[in-house]
Amino acid sequence: MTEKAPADKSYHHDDLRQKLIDATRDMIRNGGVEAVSLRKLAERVGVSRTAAYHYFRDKNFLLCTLAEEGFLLWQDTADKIFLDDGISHEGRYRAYIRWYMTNALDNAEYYDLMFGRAIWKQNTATDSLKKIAYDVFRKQVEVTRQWQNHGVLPGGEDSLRLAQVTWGMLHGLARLLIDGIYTDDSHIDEMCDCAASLLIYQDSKK
Amino acid sequence: MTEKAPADKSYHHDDLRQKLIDATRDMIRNGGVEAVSLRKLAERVGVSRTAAYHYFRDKNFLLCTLAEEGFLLWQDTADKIFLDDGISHEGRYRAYIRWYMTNALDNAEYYDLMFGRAIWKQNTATDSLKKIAYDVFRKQVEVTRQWQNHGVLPGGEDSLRLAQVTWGMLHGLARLLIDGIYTDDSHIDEMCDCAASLLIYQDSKK
DNA sequence: CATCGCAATTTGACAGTGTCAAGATTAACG
DNA sequence: CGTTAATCTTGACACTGTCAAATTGCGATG
Repeated sequence: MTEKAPADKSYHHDDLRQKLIDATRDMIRNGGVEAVSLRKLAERVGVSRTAAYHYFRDKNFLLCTLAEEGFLLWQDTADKIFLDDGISHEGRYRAYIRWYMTNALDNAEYYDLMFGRAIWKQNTATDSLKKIAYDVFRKQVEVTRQWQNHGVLPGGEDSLRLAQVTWGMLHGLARLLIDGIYTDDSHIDEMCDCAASLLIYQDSKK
Repeated sequence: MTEKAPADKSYHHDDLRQKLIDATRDMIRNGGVEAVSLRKLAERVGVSRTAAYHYFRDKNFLLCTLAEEGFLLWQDTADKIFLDDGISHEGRYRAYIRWYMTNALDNAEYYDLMFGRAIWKQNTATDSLKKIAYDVFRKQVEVTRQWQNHGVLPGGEDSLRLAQVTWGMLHGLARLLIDGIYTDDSHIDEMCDCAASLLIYQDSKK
């Protein structure tokens, strides 16, 4: 099963699938989803134009694979914040907001891939991608309910609705910055604080 | 200057520029920005592939022209809500939220054009488009300040920041629905209500 | 060991796309 | 009528994704 690494120009490559994924990730990171071209990808890996079609039915399928990867990482990182016992629940929520924004902006092109219309609009998302994306959102609803129980978010609202709307705010801010509509990204902290003030329930009592 | 409508196949057309704009608008409405192809557009108007280049330097330039048109309409409609003396300030804000969402969803592809990365990301927006878009946002900041003064929005926050964040929430919700990430669009009213509850300052006293 | 099968990869082709350069047509003006 | 400038077309180039068919080479089987 496990073969030794063959010479560079051999007909059969070592782990072409992984090489393709790695190269694609790189193309996304600098250049964005729109800069991903199967032909350039092939040339870069040193393989013919259509070689990737043996591992990925589509260009869309390839992108979904990478988005899935992104969601896995997302899940892990978010969980660490959700479960951090060192700080208060309100502190966790504020940390979550800051993490969301900085993470989205630091990995702007990846965020665009994961939450962009390229994948979701025409309902072309892979089943496995749909699954993990839905898992992430379900977790979000669950945590939202906990924050409601701890008085960080208003308890009167339906948790699902509240999760949708609070995520909406973070997503909206992220998108406005990522897409270049808000051009001033030097006041992100203030924006996070302002968002937190609006969302966090306790603030109204101060 | 004003000529009689020539026969269909004449070399010189009546008002090709306007015909191109109209046809493009139609292509955007059903099919979205990504369905706009200069060649299909030309075929549809009954003109050769590159005829449009005499009126629009780029495909990008053509899209910016249409986005500008959208912002003009946006400006008018928004103003009518802002200035409606018939209802309270809080009522106006709630109406604004509902208008924003239904308008965005009813004209999803147009919204995507106006606020999508296609135009804004690589900083390719026309100067005139930049101007009107900025005007719309400036007005938004101004109205936000008024709502703060009337106690609809929290007065402590910086108006610019608050306008950015509140718009962010509406934009985020709109995008999540338009891009097909939120697939259930049968509870938009509830989402609007939930958003209003979070944003409107008065609610915290109830 | 030879051979066959099958997976991995390539080559060729097709229909698209935006856009540049150069040529053809026509309207407007002196 | 002749010139000029605006308008529109034709040809070409470099891209793109993807299908079909041909090729290559490894592994198992006879």
